[in-house]
Amino acid sequence: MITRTANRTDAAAEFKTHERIERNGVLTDGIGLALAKIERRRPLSAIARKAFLQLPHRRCIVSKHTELMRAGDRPNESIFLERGMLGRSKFDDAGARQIVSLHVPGDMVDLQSLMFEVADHGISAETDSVVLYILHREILALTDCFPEIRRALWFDTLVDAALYREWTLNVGRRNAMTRVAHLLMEIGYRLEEAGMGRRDAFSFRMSQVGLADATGLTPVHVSRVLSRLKTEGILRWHSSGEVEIPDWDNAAKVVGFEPDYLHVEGPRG
Amino acid sequence: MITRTANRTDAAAEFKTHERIERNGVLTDGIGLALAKIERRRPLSAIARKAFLQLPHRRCIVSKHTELMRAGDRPNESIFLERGMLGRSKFDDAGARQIVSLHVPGDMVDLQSLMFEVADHGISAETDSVVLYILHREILALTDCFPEIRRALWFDTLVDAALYREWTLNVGRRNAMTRVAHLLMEIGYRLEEAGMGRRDAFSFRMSQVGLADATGLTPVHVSRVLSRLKTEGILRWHSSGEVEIPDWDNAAKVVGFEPDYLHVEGPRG
DNA sequence: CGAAGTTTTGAGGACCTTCAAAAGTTGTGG
DNA sequence: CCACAACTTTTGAAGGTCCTCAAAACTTCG
Repeated sequence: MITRTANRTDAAAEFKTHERIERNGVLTDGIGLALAKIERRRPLSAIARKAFLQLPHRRCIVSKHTELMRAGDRPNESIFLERGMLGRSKFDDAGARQIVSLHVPGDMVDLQSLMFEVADHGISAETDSVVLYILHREILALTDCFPEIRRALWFDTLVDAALYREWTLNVGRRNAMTRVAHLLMEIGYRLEEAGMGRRDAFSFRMSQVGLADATGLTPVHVSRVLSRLKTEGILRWHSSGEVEIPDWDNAAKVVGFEPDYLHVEGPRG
Repeated sequence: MITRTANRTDAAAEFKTHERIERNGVLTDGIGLALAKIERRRPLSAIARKAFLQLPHRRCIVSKHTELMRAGDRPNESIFLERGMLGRSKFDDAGARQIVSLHVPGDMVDLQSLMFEVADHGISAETDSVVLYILHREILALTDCFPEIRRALWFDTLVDAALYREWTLNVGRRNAMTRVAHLLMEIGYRLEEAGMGRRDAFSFRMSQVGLADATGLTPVHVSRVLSRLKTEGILRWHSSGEVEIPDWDNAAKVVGFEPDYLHVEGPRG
């Protein structure tokens, strides 16, 4: 269980501030991934898409365990995740950490505090990551100009809320085995949605300590649970960081994983 | 632990469809309470306020345990709570219920699924309650016309999300004693904010079974925990439903209750 | 190479659950 | 208004899941 540390955000290295990353004609930088996520739900108009892609931003490489935001901060920027994995976490009195959500590339991580003066939680890199910083005022300006973008971002924060609900169920009612497996299946599913691998074979480089913080367990117990999940053939997490779920449908049934709460179908109306 | 039942929503009695309730010149119906909540954060312009108060709605009296919405439903209305207490809940595979949030009068309970085609969770009355139903399209029309209302509602859903985060921490990292006490302190705090009592002396008529579902515990253990909280002088829950917290500051320290996550200060910018 | 972090394993124990039953409370129909 | 059913709360006993403490093996990094 990790306790609060004194790491400083400015340990983050900054580079290639405004460069776009393209592959086969598809933008695979953080903005492009976020746009793709939005447009999987509902395509934007050409003009809104263009405005979104022109969001000014700075890119940072951050190493694992870097704290990008801490409870009590007054951020004026949101974070878009381009590579790696971020965790959103809160601490109890005794300093025990609970990760309340994990984020995959393409996630617009801190729309949550777009309107909050003071952050009520922290955000830290669970693996080495690449993040984009975008000023709140730039995002709010976009939402003022483009109703479709406004709806898309509001929708996105509502999906985040749906994930929080599922996580509360996860830590509140599921036992350690299904809890850990459910979380890994969610991540696999979301990574596949984001085009970062297959849901039944993906890269997960977070430590078991992090996984323990995400599931409300201790690292010791997570280790035991993972070995049981392997012997029972539900999933394997190789030391390389690759997760394999040999029989997805069976695992989903055993674990009770139903992805409806991820709302991949997009907004209505 | 309650399992899914076949209760029907239409058991709800409907009455006094469009009547306003006023006391000492203050609107104390569901719309008025919701408006007050919004304006505690930031006042609206006179015209926006008037439009908000004219939201068409129908009022229903619902008895405790009535299911107002179930996972899988396709609601076209949101619920505003006028009296009583509602719970938002999800079920795991085995039918165990986890309440992921509780709602007090003045809460706009189902903005969460304003944009979702299919509900991923249920809403049920934890006590006898009075609720207002408002068509999604009426709310969305308001947000289209009034940027300030749009911001207020988006902000409100972000605060809901902040509550979810705290609840995940609560069930994930706190022990049974602090978990139960923390939840009751949150409710007291929110009831006082809503003008429905004092945070250290308020009415809480939910059953211990419901409290167990909200804390991820069993009713048996909740009963034991409540008796320990009483003997330790942290709080009393009388059989009448009245909760007393004799020394709020001490309780807050013991439990680790810090209300910053409730974001009573309102949106910035 | 040493330091720090991560994973694994073992032993013991605490917290919370399960099962069971009784007492108390609320609600309903005759 | 009473009788009875359903629900709620309390209490006890036993047990299991998960935690704590501890140490060793392993990995990563400066």
